[in-house]
Amino acid sequence: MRRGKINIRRSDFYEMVWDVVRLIPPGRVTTYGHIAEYLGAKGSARLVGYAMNASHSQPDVPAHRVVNRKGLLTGKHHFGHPERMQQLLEAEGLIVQNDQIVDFEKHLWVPSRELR
DNA sequence: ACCTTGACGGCCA
DNA sequence: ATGGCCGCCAAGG
Repeated sequence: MRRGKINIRRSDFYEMVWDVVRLIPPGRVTTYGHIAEYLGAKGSARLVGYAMNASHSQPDVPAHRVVNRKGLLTGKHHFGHPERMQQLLEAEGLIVQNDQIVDFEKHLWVPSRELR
């Protein structure tokens, strides 16, 4: 993440990530990179991944709606059962083939575009 | 203190 | 289209 004069603490950044994820509507998805960009930390998508890893201990964070930039379910191994993430997405009407969301762009929810 | 490992992404061959 | 490299940066060994 990019730090300016004010040093943003890790825990605060994680909180902000979770808050954005909570805003993703059912049936829509976004990416690590877009979340990072929205939080002014473009280039630190990786850090968003860490926040997501810790998100399972948090209430109401639809972690399955966050995928990588190609629409691949790269976080599937963090849902207990490896097929859990896909099941959750399909339950919301998305189609997943080979760990990839079909028509990914059509379901993409970009926070910087949607939130205002 | 050093090295490795990621739920990443952009760039270039 | 695919794959390797490399910034990025927190955690864990």
